[in-house]
Amino acid sequence: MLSKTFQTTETESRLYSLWETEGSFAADPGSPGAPYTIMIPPPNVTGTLHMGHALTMTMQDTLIRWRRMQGRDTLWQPGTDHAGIATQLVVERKLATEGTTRQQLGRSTFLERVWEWKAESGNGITKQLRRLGSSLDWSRERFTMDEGLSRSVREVFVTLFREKLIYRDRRLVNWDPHFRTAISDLEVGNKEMRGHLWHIRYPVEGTEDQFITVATTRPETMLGDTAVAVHPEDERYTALIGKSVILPLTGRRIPIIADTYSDPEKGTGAVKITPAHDFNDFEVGKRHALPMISVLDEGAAITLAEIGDDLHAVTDLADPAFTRTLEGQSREDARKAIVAELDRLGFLVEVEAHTNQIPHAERGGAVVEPRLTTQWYCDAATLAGPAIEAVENGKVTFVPKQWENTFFAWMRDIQPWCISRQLWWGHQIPAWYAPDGTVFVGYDEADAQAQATAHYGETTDLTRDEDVLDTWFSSALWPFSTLGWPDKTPELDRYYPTDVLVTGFDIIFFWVARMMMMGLHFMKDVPFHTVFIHGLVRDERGQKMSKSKGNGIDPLDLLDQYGADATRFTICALTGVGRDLKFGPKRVEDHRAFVTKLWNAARFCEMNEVKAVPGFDPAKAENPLSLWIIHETTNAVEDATKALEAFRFDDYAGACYRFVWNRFCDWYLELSKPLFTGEDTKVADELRAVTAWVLDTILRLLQPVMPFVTDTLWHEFGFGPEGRLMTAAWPQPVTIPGTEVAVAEIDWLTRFISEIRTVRSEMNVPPSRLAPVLLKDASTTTMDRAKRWAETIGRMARVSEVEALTGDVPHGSAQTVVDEATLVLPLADLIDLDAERARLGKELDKAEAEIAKTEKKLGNADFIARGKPEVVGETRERLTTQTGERDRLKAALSRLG
RNA sequence: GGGCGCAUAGCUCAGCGGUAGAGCACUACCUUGACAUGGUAGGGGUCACAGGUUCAAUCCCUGUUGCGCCCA
Repeated sequence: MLSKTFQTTETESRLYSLWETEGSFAADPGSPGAPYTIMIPPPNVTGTLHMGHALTMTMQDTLIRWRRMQGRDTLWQPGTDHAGIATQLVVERKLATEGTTRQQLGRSTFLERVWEWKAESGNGITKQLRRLGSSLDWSRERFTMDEGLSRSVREVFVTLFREKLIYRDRRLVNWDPHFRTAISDLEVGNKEMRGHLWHIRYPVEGTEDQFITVATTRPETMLGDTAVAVHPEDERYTALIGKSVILPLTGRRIPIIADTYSDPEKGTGAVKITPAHDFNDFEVGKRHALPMISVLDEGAAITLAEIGDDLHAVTDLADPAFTRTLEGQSREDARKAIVAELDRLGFLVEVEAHTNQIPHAERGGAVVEPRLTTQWYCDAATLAGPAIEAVENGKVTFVPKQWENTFFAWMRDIQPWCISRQLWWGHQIPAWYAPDGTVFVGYDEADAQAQATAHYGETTDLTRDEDVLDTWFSSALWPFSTLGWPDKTPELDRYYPTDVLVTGFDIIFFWVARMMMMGLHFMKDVPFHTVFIHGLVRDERGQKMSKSKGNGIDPLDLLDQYGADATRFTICALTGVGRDLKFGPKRVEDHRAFVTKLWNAARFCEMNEVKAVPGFDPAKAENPLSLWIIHETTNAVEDATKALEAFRFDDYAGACYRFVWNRFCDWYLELSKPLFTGEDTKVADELRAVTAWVLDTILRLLQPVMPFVTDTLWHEFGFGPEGRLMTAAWPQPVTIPGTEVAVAEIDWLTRFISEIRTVRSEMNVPPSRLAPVLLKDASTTTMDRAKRWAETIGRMARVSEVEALTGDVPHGSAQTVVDEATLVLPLADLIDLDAERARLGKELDKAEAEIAKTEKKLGNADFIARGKPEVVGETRERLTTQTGERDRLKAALSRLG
């Protein structure tokens, strides 16, 4: 016996471990099925499950479970990434509580501590993914820092270096002064902030009273100025081009140059150029071969290391003593001090309020400092070419398609990818330096040493590069490194290229693009054929969920409270195409009702002795109700399959919902009730078998999205062993000749019942009051149907008997129209004649309005002449139906007198 | 500044060149032997605005307004 309600928590943990221990999630390279592969976007090893994960994993699991039922050899590859900064930060914080630092421990001890941390506290998210029901092949779980994947990373690095697609370069990089490392352009976000535009006079060399006034948002960087730029066509400054100014505070002489970068409309039209601290200035500096002077250190404090020897005392302009006090001051303090000094000396002309875009590190939030350093770069532009081509020629398709534009826009203007990070946790760059600075890149130290020995003709002391690679560098290899590359494994052969990549748009550049670049370069093939981009999860008001706003929803709470099935179903149901989801507990609560409905419907079936009938063939069914529900089931199977094929998770959920609730429960089970208990045991037996078959199909259809409740019921009804629904076959459409007649009959029956219900409800006939229904002008078909379904009609429409009307319509009857027949409900004592007149009048008005619309259309000669013939035909038919109904309503109304 | 997306019932959203839909909310009635996390019935929309194409536009095109996102 099924319990009164479905017990989520207990069932979920039991079933999940059953699935996992039985190996039901595992891919089977030896199986005959065609492979179907999805690579999980590896979550951070430090991460915890958030709604974004719940969304993307639900979709991926739904796809995987569906394809598995279709007989595909599914591989859903699990794993985590090592999350360089995030993980290092977690462990460093822990060290801080112990009163130590990574520097005190040293590199190797620190790394041991990170691995310890990972063993103890990492991978929390993989447990949480299990709670969601994710059918990942855990036997193949990988980690970006494990030995195999690290080997892939080394292989790729060495190869690309030898191909000159990885190189060292000294250029400006986005620098996080808090973590003291280079970061990616993609990890920098601009925030609009209120600041100032300081107008500063720079005295022109060799004049007493000539100045050029520059406007700057960053006065503290003026210590590193190496030019003043004006627009070549700006007449105010033409005469000054080629002259020099004496830089206040340092007394250095710098040129006034002409460059179109300077915008005459902005500020004073003259800008200071600090190539080592601004990306635009860097370009100007390169164009004019200007020196590039760094005046900020790795913590973004002032350093005079590069200008200390070049400070000149100039009366009332530059006092080296003052300037030396700036050493070691933070950007912010130095700015204040410099502005005050300039003001004191009379070089500060104006301070203007100004809002500007300040770059912030997305992780940690520090203000990012452009900084001139030597880093390792990957030639992304070269690697991007084949990736762009793959999308252009359709080898990779984005769903929805418009994301291809976003992809193209970024890829066609791709910048060199800075891949080195000044961290300890990550893949240490396999590069060794000789004392003279020559770099040797190799698979390991011995390899590098051999190269060095060959180069120098003798052994040389080598020092390994301290830096590690960007975490995304290893993630970019994920689709093939997880399958054993660089070895030629059977898995690599079978599962690469994978089928679909599922992710949010925010990760197209970070990950999708880079997987395509690396996949095409090393595997000579795309890593996946389809990229399905879904929306982001927002709160109920449409706001982005964030820790600071406190509007986040913990998916684990939802799983606890409503169960995994309801949570997953809600996610699918709310997913529009290319649209963000507004999500909240209320939404899950609403959709949980569907799980409950399914459970209760199953209980009803159980009470009526519905159980699995081995070998049952739906094509042998004869009863119209059987044929109708088989037909409806087939529609649902087709709709659900089509929806999943198109990544329309909302349509899939909707198709299942409508079929189960509005067809199966609302009509089929209700219509079946009298037959289950009726005298005709042959009919009852057939219906029980059909019901079992439909229920089986429902459970199969819903398994991908609601794996727990469906498996539970499937087993309970004897369809198969516990835990095995997930490997049962996906349902196929069933077509039975002659079904149309049955469908027409049941369709008529439902309209007939609904019509009577409406009249009764509108005439306020109490449900307790049974009434006869008399049929006027009914065809023999209708009379036959009415007789055949008399008991059901009686029960569902509160009808005592259904008979042909003989003689006149009794006085005080309610009337309504179904097709050719007029239904008469003699309820003389209950019917308020005025009310009935009003009701019929309203119906008549509606009918007239419809007719008017149809007639207008048919009255248009152009429509008749140029409209599609089938549409014109349909419209004519509609008019016939409408006028027929109108006439019968009119007649009914006139009979009321 | 460049690009993209959205605007349909009170709310959340489907839809589509040919009769405007769902869920929730709302109203009335119903404890009928699966389910009150339910059942039955009902009300509710100038499909943002203005043009255009078409026999026909909520749908296609152009523009406007409002909102959101991405890039610089």
